[in-house]
Amino acid sequence: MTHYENDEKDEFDLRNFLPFLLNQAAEESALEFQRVYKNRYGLLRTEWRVLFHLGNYGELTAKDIGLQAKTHKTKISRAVHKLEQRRYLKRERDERDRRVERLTLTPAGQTVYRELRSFAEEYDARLTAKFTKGEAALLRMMLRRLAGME
Amino acid sequence: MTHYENDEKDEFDLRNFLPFLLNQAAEESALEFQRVYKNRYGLLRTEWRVLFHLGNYGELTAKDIGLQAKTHKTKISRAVHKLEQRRYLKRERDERDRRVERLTLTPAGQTVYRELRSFAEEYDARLTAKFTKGEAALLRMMLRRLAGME
DNA sequence: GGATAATAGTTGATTTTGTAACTAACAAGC
DNA sequence: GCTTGTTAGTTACAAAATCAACTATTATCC
Repeated sequence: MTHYENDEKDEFDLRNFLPFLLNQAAEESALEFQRVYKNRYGLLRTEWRVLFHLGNYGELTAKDIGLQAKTHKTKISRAVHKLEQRRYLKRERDERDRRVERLTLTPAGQTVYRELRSFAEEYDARLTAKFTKGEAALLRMMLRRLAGME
Repeated sequence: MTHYENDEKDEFDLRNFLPFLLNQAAEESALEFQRVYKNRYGLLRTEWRVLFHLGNYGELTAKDIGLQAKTHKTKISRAVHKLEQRRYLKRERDERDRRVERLTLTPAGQTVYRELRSFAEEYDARLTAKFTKGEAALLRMMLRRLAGME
């Protein structure tokens, strides 16, 4: 990387473009955590998300998770299938509306959830430590706003 | 979404987990821009990135781009191939080191770059307008730190 | 200077994702 | 109560990403 020839007339700098910057920060800060759920537990990203949602919020439907995590239903469907195969979650048909499945973690799933959550807490603290308390709070607020999570 | 039963003993909230939050913000704020380069120009994400890097920094090698954008070389290789097919860039063998290819945009590529960049500027301004000037500057600083771009 | 290792970039096989079409169950209107 | 429309979730096929192995070239070091 040697050329930085756009200082004068050219105000645009890719490195300051928010979507790019957000993506770089997201990927970099996902790396270490990803290694844990991937290598240590053989999970995909959508799979840990489903696990986390169920662990964090209790019983949910696939649709709930998809809405909350902004994830397409086919991805959720496949993640649920794999987590079920591993006996990390179980499904129950809702008898009031037989289209719906109520998902909950099994004890094995809860164990994995707690282990991963514990790493997540420690990891989040480590990331957050790069900033002052006030900065970190502001950062989360801004990210929530950008994500439309307000 | 109905259950929020982890208020007392459970401090962890997925919605505050930085890697998750960063990813949500990154995806949401990429959406509208993605529609432009995808639907209007038929480009993939890695393709616009290569285009932007070349437009922004001038002549680069595939390796340069991969390092700067933290993107795997096979993705770069395929993106370069497609941009070359579309006559947006040209390659030149470096005669000092014949393994290396020096990449530059063609006039057609520069045109597309300028059009996309112009939309990017407008779009970035719109995102940035969600915050005060100071907040936006702080946000970029924090994202660069998280991305390891310091 | 010849073997060995390292580097830039490509290709092919596998895995994962995205898109669209599908099934099954329920809802609404008439 | 029966057509029409919607919704929850699945499946099949196409597109894209990942991973490993490959070619060609240069660097290292004995």
